[in-house]
Amino acid sequence: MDQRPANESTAETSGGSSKLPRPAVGRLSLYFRELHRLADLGESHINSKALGALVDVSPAVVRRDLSSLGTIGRRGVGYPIDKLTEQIGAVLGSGVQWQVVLVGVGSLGDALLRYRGFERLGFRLVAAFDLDPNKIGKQIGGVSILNAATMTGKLAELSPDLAILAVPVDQATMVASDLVAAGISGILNFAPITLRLPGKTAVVNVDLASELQRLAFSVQNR
Amino acid sequence: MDQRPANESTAETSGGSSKLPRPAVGRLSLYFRELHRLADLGESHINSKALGALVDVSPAVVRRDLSSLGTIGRRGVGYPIDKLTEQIGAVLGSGVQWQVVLVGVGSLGDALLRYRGFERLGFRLVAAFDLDPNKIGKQIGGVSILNAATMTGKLAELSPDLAILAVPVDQATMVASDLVAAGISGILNFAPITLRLPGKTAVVNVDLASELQRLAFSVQNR
DNA sequence: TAATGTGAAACCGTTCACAGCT
DNA sequence: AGCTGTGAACGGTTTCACATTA
Repeated sequence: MDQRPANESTAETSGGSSKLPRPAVGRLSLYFRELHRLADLGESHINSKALGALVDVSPAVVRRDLSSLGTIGRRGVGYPIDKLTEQIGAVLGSGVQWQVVLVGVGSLGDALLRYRGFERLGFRLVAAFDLDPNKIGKQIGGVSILNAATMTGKLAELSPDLAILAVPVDQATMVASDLVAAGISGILNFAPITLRLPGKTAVVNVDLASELQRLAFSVQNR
Repeated sequence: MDQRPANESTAETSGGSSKLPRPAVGRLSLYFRELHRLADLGESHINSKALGALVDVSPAVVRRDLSSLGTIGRRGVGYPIDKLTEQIGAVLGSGVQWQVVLVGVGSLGDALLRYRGFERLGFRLVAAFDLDPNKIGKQIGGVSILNAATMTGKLAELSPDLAILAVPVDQATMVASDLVAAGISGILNFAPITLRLPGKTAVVNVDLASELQRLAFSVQNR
């Protein structure tokens, strides 16, 4: 039985190497984002209080997160932005080029293909798949749309690391199985269904309706 | 300073009425989803073990979540699906009609307007706003796109509860402030930036790049 | 008999507070 | 003087295990 918070699961309980609290991973991602902004502004250092303020997190949490990275800030000064960015990037897996495919070029898939913001983090969309003949052969955001019927073969050629799943619910499980069979390591799932997959595939779920529901809940219980 | 997990914050620490562990809210949303599916399949009851399996959560967690709802399952039998669905719906705020506006009709905004799956949960998209003259006046997914320049006035007419923010990063803070000024209670924010807002507005962030980064992390530390 | 509901223990993650660097 | 790094206290969730009830 799996005890991880819903919306963030790995099919195999990790023998992982990290001493990192899981919520910290999400925060690192946010620090990373802000650090880039700060670098663009020409800043060279930042302290836990200021960084925390940018991300709406307490300074203590920032320090804990960064120190558990083995990162070295300088007492009395703060953290050097360049080093810190590099460290966090390494932990999060930027620096590696991740090969990513997208399956399902509906309106959401379309939006994801156009979304600039993956590349900067080391994600390279190498192909998209759909069944619609009107879409096959076209390009969106520089990515070619291939015939989903030929997906297995193409995946064997490309051997991508990750997949973004943006197909209708009723096809999601099926397509996900194909992806796993083709050796995908991780799936970003936008279909509102819990994928139950064999083996070791990591899954992160993004359920747009659920997010809106969480928002409504927090408003209702304000 | 704000201590909530990133990506899920309320601008004012709630004097909320709920005895519900926060992580439970997300799970309730998932149970809700599965319960609808089960109802469609004609099932009448389900037990904690089976429901947990559908959502990848332990039976003990399911029971805790449901009992903290005050819900009554029957020992030896399980939970009646209809009653349970109703209860969870009430807690999550389905049953109320939430009036929602969307700001920013780029490709993501477009996809969100076409997304069927909000209505069923009680969310009604009542208007969209954009600055692009080519879009203004058109309809997408049955929702009219209005001139963003007139937003404040329109919001005063419509007085929506929630807003979906799908504008470019550099406009996000600005637009969010306008929304808050217009009395919006909650914002679902797709812009990759931490909104720092005055007052009591609830914010839920969805950062697509971050999600992909979390996926990469869990793959890398498999 | 089967499955809920729930004390009590175990387990994280966060917060506090301060010693230790620079 | 200022800010990091971290032991120790704290608080909230999850897990365990079982008494309870249909």
